[in-house]
Amino acid sequence: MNDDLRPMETATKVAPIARATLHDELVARLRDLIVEGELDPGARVPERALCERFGVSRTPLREALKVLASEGLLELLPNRGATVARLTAHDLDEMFPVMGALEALAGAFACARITDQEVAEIRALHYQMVLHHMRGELPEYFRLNQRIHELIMDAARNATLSRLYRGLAGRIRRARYVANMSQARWDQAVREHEAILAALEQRDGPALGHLLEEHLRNKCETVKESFLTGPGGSAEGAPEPVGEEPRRA
Amino acid sequence: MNDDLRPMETATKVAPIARATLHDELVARLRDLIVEGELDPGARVPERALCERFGVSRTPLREALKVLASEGLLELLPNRGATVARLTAHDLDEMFPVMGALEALAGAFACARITDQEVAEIRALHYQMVLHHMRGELPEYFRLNQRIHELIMDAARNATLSRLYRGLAGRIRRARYVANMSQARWDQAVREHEAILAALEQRDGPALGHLLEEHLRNKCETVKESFLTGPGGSAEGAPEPVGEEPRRA
DNA sequence: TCCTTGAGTTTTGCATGCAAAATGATATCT
DNA sequence: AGATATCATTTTGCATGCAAAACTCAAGGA
Repeated sequence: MNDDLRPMETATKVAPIARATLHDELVARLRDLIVEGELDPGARVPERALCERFGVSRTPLREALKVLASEGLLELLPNRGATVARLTAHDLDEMFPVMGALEALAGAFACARITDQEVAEIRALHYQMVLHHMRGELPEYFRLNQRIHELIMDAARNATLSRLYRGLAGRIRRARYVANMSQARWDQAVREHEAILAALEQRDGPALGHLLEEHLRNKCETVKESFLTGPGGSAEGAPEPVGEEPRRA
Repeated sequence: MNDDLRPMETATKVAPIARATLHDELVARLRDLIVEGELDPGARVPERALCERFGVSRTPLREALKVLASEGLLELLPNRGATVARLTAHDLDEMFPVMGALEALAGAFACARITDQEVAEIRALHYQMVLHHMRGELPEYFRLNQRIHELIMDAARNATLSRLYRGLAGRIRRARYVANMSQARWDQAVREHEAILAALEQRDGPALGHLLEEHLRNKCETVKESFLTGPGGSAEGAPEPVGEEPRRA
């Protein structure tokens, strides 16, 4: 598990935007660690261990931690280091409407700007996704689902919009990984996606906007359900956080 | 104007959220420098000079620069330091619709959650603002205008929404400072604010949402107009980005 | 028993040092 | 003269060092 950060002279100019600096690379890697769930919510993020893991000194790592904290992925307590930010049900209640508004806007823009080819690609992914739904393959379904939403976002041709959306999506992606939705909700989600695809094919911006907003509202409920029953253990009655707290008294 | 960063033992616990760390304080100060227009867009941000100015070493300052870059206020070029991000007309075209969507959402939420007292406060500020409009006092008008929008945002009771909105608003505030709008546009803006206040008083969320969106769309035009003729010094005749680029070669 | 207390260890925040890259200036060639 | 090449200076990126704060844990007192 020796990561290859050392040879930075191998900044292969081949990749157009090869990350040139250590802290940029660290931001990306740490973000993945957090988003992909390798670091548990609420867990301490010890500088020393991560420095050894990545083979860098504390300076660039700390710079990366500051950035991730400003993105809301980490919490930084003065003199007490960083912890992985925990999402509460309240956080989700706040974030989903915002994501809904952003995605609705993206849908409206996308209808005005998307190419036939892009619609075709989304259609293809959609039917692939439907297939996974029929087979009950949840992880594959999730992956295509996410990709479709990303493509709609991209079709809006608005980098600012994309950045904000991705920021929020990243924060809840971990929660969505554990989302074991019921069959009924899953069926409903697929039906909503049918309607979304139809609106997109007809370039009906307003309709697509509303569909995406509604779709996300339902997804919020889904995530919240599997959120209170799933990860942190059953709902303790308190609007408590996701992960388990390793705080000893 | 010697800044008082040294005595950090004076972390007066009196202030509820007294900034405890140097880099947090630096982020706030630098953000002000940029947003308030003390640092010109496109200008280099030399670490050394700022270190001396604030009386700190490079480590916390660089951490602050990374954070501000991730907020979009600075651009960080590898091995070439930081420059104040410049806004192009294209950037404004991207940002304003997003702000419109966010503010529309805030309006809808605010109508559901705002208290009579808060509405009264906004009403008071509104009439004060109208007074400044009649007197042609643009800076005072701007200040109250901004405050009203902030209060509506606050009334939405959604911290996530507020954070994203403030991030965008901060990036264009500098542009708004130089916005010398025409009398016609100014009059129109005040009329829109009348309608906004009315919708708020009637708790008509959908209407308020649309009004805020339309209001922001017009503001975008205003800013863009005074943007292409004004700030970078129209002297150079380049209708391109804001400032002029000191790139040779 | 439970709470306080205090020394030892670990961790954090910041300053400083050093090598590589970039910048600027001067000399050389066509 | 204009353009290019070479060297000195400045600036950036990262590593290291050190003092202060926090954590650990065991001993003592109510």
